[in-house]
Amino acid sequence: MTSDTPAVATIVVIFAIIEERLQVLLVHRDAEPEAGTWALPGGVWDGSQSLDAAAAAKLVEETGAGDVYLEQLFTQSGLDHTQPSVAIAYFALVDAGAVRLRSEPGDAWRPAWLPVGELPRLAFANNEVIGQAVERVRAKLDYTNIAYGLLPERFTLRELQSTYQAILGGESLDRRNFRKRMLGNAVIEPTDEVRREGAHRPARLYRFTTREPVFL
Amino acid sequence: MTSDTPAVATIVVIFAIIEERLQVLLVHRDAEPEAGTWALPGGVWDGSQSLDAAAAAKLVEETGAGDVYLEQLFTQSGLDHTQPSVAIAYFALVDAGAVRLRSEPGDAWRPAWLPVGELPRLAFANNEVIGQAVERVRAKLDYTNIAYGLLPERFTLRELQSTYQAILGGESLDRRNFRKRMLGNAVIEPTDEVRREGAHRPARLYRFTTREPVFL
DNA sequence: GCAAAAGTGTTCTTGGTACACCCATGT
DNA sequence: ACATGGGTGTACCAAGAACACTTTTGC
Repeated sequence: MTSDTPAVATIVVIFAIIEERLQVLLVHRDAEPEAGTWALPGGVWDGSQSLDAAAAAKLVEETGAGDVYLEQLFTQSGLDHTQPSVAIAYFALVDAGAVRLRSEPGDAWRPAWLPVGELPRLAFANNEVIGQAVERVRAKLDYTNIAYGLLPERFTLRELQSTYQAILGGESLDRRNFRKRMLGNAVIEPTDEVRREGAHRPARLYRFTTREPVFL
Repeated sequence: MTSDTPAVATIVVIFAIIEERLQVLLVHRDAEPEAGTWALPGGVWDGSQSLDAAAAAKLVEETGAGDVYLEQLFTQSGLDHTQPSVAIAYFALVDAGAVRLRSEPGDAWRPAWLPVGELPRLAFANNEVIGQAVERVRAKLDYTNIAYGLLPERFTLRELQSTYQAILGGESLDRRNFRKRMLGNAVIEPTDEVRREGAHRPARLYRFTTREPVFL
């Protein structure tokens, strides 16, 4: 497997909100190098399709999710010390409810969600990659609608706000200002449905006005 | 030269302010493919150093400039239709006054500055790359000090403002507000020197408080 | 009727924009 | 003295932050 022509790989940081926390999909490595550690899903690029398509394919393979947000992050070199290599990192935002993880029993490369705040030391330079991905998502939350990737078609304002807070790392936002901003920006719109659950007033359901990336 | 293992290249969008316009360094291609067109400087990556170092080396080779701003932009695939390939694009901001272009007489790969507003059709997808680079620089102008890369150690406020206006595409800014913002942000500070030129009050010289990238 | 979350407006603060006059110099 | 660019302050406007009470439901 070792040679002196560069190896090209794509890796994907897949985010979802689970238990009101921002979590990343990682796979446990049973094989060398870096056996016994967690790593981002990825694979060698064979050039048969574009990089974007390869990353999207990887994402579908791991999660089965289609209606997602996917963006290129940056490219690293020198991760594999046995040969020249570059890794093109992407990040994706998926709705946890729509995900079905690969899980053949006894699978050698077990996937699992881990909260970004409590990551162990990962294989290669993956901690660094995830850190940059989180930073990017946080920044874009302010001036785009990318949160649509993390939520189902319909959701309550509480769920939306909880998503925002999870991404921002637990910092809590003012409910009224949050609502005003979201509706004022026309990033979401009310539907005529409500959801009843528990002993309190039903929550109106909202949807994103558009499920494609939009800059505010 | 054709093979089915991926080729990895770095390319660099080198910006400078010349004649109060934002210009890009391009090289004229005399060889196939795309002979007779202009293209961004770049080269095959041999893996002997990091991608960042390779891009920095390319930059020095073309301009001789050292104290510059260099940032990775993004990575493209499929530019070369003869084999799988990826190109990692960078952009750089250099002080035109510190640049010495390569120019052996009769050089086959002539470098030249071209204003970003008046580019012909370039080789590969280079127009796209430059477009993205310009967009990124414009955005970062608002919340970072990256303009330091385009200016010498000391400069007048007029020069700084002219630089900003060139990047923003000719849109003119209010002098008083501009000064207030730059000094208020502590992104620049006055020196005790002035520059006399012409029949008017001498201009105070300023410098960047720090010549490393800083977010505001 | 009470607990629990949903829904709603106003005030204050802050940052950005618009705008006009005096200053120092060379000729 | 006049032409040329350098230097300064204030009033307005819009967006974000702080903040408390009423509504609807299930039990």
